[in-house]
Amino acid sequence: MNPARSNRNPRLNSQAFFERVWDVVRLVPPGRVTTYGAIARFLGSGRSARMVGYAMNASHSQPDVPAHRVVNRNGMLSGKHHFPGQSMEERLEAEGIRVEKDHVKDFHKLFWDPAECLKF
DNA sequence: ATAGTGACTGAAC
DNA sequence: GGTTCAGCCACTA
Repeated sequence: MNPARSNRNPRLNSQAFFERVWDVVRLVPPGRVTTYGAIARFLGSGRSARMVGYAMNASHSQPDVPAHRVVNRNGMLSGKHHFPGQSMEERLEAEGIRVEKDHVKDFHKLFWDPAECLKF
């Protein structure tokens, strides 16, 4: 571990934050979507939505992280340019999610908040 | 160390 | 309804 990196943030080092983000994204059910901000809030860093996006960028090397189910708060596929091979909308459509003009159709209905998994 | 960048967001206009 | 602005914070140059 890089000591210069590990204690930069006294609340949570970035490596642990990334792994938590990946764990949350793994919980998103197929056919549903969530947002960067929702994940950030769930992890207690409500203002770190950008870091969630950054974690997605780093999720390439991680197994079983459905990064295509994470969109911005408007349901827009803001990360579509970061998917090599099968595109983001192809992956979404494959789960039955309709995509129109880079936006998830019925985004409000399909939105999944990570906090939902605490209800049970 | 400083400046610029970005898969973001909420408030302000 | 929009569009713009200012915080946000890890990363890179």
